[in-house]
Amino acid sequence: MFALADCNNFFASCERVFRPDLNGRPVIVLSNNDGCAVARSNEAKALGIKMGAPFFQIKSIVEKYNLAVFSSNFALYGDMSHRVQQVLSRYSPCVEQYSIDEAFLDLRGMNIPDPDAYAKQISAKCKRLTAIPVSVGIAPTKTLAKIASKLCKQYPKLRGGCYMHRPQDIEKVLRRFPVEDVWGIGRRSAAKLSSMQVRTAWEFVQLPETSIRKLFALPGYRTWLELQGTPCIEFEDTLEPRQSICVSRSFAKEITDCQGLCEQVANFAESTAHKLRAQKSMALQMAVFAFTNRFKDNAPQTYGSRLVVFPEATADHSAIVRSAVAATRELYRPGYGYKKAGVVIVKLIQEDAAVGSLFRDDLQARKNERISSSIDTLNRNFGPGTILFGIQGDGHIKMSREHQSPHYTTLWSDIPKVSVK
DNA sequence: TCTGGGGTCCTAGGACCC
DNA sequence: TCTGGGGTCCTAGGACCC
Repeated sequence: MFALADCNNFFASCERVFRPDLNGRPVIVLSNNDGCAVARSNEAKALGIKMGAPFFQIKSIVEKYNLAVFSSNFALYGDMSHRVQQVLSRYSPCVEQYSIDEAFLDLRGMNIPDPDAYAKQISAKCKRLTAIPVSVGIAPTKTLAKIASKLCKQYPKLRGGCYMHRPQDIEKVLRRFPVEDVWGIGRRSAAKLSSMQVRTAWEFVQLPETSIRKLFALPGYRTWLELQGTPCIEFEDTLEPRQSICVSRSFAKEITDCQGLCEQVANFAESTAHKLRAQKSMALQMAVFAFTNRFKDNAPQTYGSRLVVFPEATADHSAIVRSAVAATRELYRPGYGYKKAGVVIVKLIQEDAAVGSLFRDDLQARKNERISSSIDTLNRNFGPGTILFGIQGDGHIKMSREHQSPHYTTLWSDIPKVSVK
């Protein structure tokens, strides 16, 4: 058996923990740059606000129904996620953090006399210790556990926990479960299924194996098996280092000057370097990109990107920032309003597997490493952005965040920022 | 006026090897 | 008319997830 613990309306719930006055009032949380609604309380969902709805399109509803609106506050959500994680780890030795608001628990080999009570207990404990409402589904496969947890949200009577295992119960649920809501069935597959008159998870399961293999390949075949109770999606509780790291943002106002664009890209590059070092990896390649506002039909459009191949694997802040800025200068074209840019580092290797170049300057490399680790230490101990490269400007990404809540749980003391050339 | 960000896996096809 | 047979590796693009 596997459990899936899924935090309800996670970002909205996090905001409410520190604003209990908002209970009962519709709440939405916006994506970066205050672009789209990415989390909605039940009340907001009931008003018809869709996932990903552009904020400017729903402003009339927001005003009419007195919605509470928040800019995204990932410092808060990450910390709350960690707290939920701590609680979950009491209930299984093997926890797979699947996303910021979901985790699988491996219950195989555990002696749990009453799994339904167990699910409800996990949910109640999370609520009590973190104030976040969590839906816990327990079932023979991960895909079925996902469905079981969705049932908790649909039926409050389940009190946050649902154990689904008898074939006749599973059939009953699948017969009513829309196939497009199944984990692993995305937009494209759903459209294909719809044209075949397949509407429910049960109808999907009834398709013959050969057509599943042909139409949906391996991932679809796995989903098909999982829905029938055969586990075939691995449980992954070991945290593998990322294979790529991307930092990109849209800007509040389009950027037209090269220096302004370089400042923003330098900030993205510094951030990728930080994440790279945190997982003890080094990068062999980096791509930098920037483009104009694709929604503006009447403005000239451009998309520029450059690939940087490092002479040897690096995790050096200054090398990454410097190369990113050089790449930006190359791709920049005057006369355009850049709306979004980003940095992606790829071909990552673990630092202990790095092979030095025959021609490397070891003394300089050691100096750079000391600088980089000092930057890490300062920013870790005194807060992000404590020390910056000159090219990063004031260290802020030019985003709209008009509705941001305080970093309630991760406040940094107000230490003056230092800039170095 | 205003439209997010960050990942993974799989597959087909090309390049290359002997 | 007839033009080998097997591999591996890499890449781009598609599909999916939250």
